[in-house]
Order: sequence, then structure tokens, then C-alpha cells
Amino acid sequence: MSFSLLHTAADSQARVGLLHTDHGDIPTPIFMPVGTAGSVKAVHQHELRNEIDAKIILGNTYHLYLRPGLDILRQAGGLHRFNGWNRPLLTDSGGFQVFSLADNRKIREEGCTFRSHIDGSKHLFTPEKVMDIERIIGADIMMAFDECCPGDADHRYALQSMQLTHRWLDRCLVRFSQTEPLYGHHQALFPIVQGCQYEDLRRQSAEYIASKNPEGCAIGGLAVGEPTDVMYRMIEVVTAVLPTDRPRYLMGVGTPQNILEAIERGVDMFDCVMPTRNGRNGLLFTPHGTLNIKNHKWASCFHPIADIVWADVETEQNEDVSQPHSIASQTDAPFHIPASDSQYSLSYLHHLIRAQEILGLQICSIHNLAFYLWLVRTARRHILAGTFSQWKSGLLPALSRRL
RNA sequence: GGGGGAGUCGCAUAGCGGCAAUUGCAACAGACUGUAAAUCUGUCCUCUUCGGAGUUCAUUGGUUCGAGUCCAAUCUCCCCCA
Repeated sequence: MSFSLLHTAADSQARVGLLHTDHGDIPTPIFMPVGTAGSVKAVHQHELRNEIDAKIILGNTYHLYLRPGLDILRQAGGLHRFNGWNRPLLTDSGGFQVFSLADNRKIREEGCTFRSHIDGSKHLFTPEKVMDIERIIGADIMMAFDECCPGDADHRYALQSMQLTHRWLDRCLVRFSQTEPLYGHHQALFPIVQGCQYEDLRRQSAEYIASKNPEGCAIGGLAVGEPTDVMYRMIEVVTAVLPTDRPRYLMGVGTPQNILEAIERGVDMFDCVMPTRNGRNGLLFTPHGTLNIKNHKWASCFHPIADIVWADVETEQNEDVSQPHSIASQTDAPFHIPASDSQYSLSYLHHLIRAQEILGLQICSIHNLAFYLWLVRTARRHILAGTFSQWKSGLLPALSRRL
């Protein structure tokens, strides 16, 4: 894996890069749809490829380990072959489940014991075990096993948690270096910065992570209950320390606004369940704000989704050819307004969601992911054009609107 | 015509002397950030200064300190027999 930093904005930390993996190149900034159990919920892969143009998707170690389990994944030849996704994959380590399944687990030095949410069976995740599992899954990017510290933790707990994450990282690195990829393609290991909402800890953690000379760095433990401005501050503190020539991945974030703010602060990679989960719950993200398709007001809005959502929005079709297309052309597919958007009216989508028709969940999920990918692609073009900050400040108020 | 059963807040239900009244659906909103989520929460008779106040359980009358609950009549609906 290699990362080329192609451009940094003059007036901010915003960056444009290209991440090369054995399964393809990833232009950055990038948004990575979450495919926890080996599937981006409600979205076909041809839709991810053709309509959304997702460059990389996630899988989750905890979920895939529990089901289908390691035997099947090994027999299948890894997750790429198991689910047929031939573009890059990233696996989260299960660190987030240590946080989100807090009632069912116990953290110790050795690792984390937890009970399966599926059948209640007891399991132990250690850094070594997680590395082994991620080797078997075979993602292009593996995440270190960490503790995702709650946003309201006190300094004492946050310090101990961070130090534990660092010790676990060391063990991850040892195991990682002692093992080989199983399926013939390179795997990178990204360590994760922790430190909760404390600047000193974040700085310390970022320095520790940077000292390991990783192929990429992740920022974890944010958007877990702390105020948004604290999150932005933590990103600033961390990106100031992390190596500039490696990709930075802000884990689990976030809203479109969060992503733009983080891009401006030098973050390259994002993932979040928000576009898919909120989509399944009827919330559509658009360049003009969010809308709840379940609201009665949409019942008789017969305009195609595209007319409402993509009206007056710049797309690559309007791209100024004077821009550095040598860079742009190698990373940007032509912009597609998702077919689902152009075909269906808001009224129909309102009906589908209310009637609990599966198609409604699919359309909303596809739409939201297409929007998120549009957002990062357009951010990228503006960074290259030197107009990112201007574009961002123009877009932010619209994103916060409720349609 | 005879016999039996039933009418509760949009619909369906609970209720068996202390009730503004159970639950589900529907409706109206909200939440959702490395997915235990096609999930969850709130409102859902009227008014409210959110403390309450006022009207309700087919209709009318009665028994009772107190009635959606007991009694009577009336109206409506369902089932069975003619």
C-alpha cells in the first residue's frame, strides 16, 4: 500500500491524495460505506460500484467472526472472495463493539471478554487474536484492536484507556509482523489514536502512534457523546502531530458537516453508518439539507427526487477542464445521479417507506451513500481548485437546513 | 316473528364498583456518528400559565359516597331458529 499526497490547500489543512492498494486506488478525501456483516445494508454491489462509485467499504471483525465465522471465511478465501467485492476493503477491529456492547463485555489487560449478541456465547478478543482474524478476513486495511473510550470519561479513565490501547497496539504490531497475508495481497495495519476529549492525551497518543511509522493513522473515540467543537479541537490537535505523508482516517464520523470540518483539518478518510442507517429510517441527506421522507408533507410531492435533491448542485458534468485533470481523471468516475433518484418521485418514496416496502430502504440508502460520495468527490475537486474553504462555508448552512 | 350476543378515545382490543380508561395498529413528530438498529423515543378526548382544569366508554333514566363496569328502557349491529 502506498499513499501519495497530491495537494494541500493553501488556506487550511485540507488535503488531496491517492491511496494505492492491491485492490485498486482510493482518491482522498474519501467516504467508506459501512458493510458490517460483509454487506452494506440494503445496497447491491453493482449499486455501490455503478451508482455510488464507492471506492472502498468496511467490514467488521466482531460481526464476521461471530457469523459466518472464521472457518467459512478461510474456506471462502477471505472476505473479498466471500462477498465478491473486488475493490478495497477495510476491517474494523471490534474496538467499537467493546464500547457499544459495554453491557456484555469485560476489559482486562489481556484483552476483552464479551458475550455474543447473537447467542450469548462467551469469547475473548486479544490484540493477537484480532490480528489473526483480520488476516483471515483479508481486508486491505486492518485496524488495530483498541478501546473506544466513552466521550464523557474522566481524565484518569481516559489516560488508562489510552495506555491500554497503546499496549494493545504494540502487541498488534508484533503479531502483525509475525504473520503474513493469506491471500496474496498486501494488508496494511492502521493504529488508532485515543485520548478521549483531553488535548494532552490526544497529543500524547498521536505521538505514540506516529512513532510506530504506520502506513496510515486512525483517529478513534470521537463522536461518542462529546460536543462537536471538542471533536473538531481534538482533530486539530491530532492532525498537527500525525505524519503528513500518511492517510488519516477519522473513525465513525459522521454528519456531512462533520466530514467537511474534518477534511478542512486534514483528515482523508471517513466511515459512518449514518447514511445507511438514517436512510433506512427515512432520513435523506441532500445538498440543501436533510429531509424526513416519512413526513406527511412529502405525500403528494410528485417531483422526481433529483429535481429536489440535486437542483442547482454542481456535478462533475460541469467540471472546469482547466483544473488539474491529470490528477482528477485518474480518480474520478463520471458523476452519476443515482438512477433511483432520477426515476422515483418523493411521493412514491414516501409511500414505499410508509408501506415498509424494502425498495424504499434501498432507494434511501443508495441515495444517501451517493450523496456522501458526491460530497467527498466535490470536496476533492475544490481542494485541487483552491476553493475548498469558500465552497465549504457556502454549503454548510444549507446542510444544516431541514427540508 | 322467537332465542342469544355485542356497542369503549380513527380501527381493533383490555377493563368485571375507585378510570381520562389497557394494548396493538394507524396518525403526527423526533432521534440515529468505527451498525445488537427496515430500529428506538415522544405525542395521540378538549383546554392549559404543564401545577392542573373540563368533558368522556351507544342514548336516557336509575342504584351507589362513587358507574365504562350493576339495573331498566330505548336505539343500533351480529349470530341461530322460523
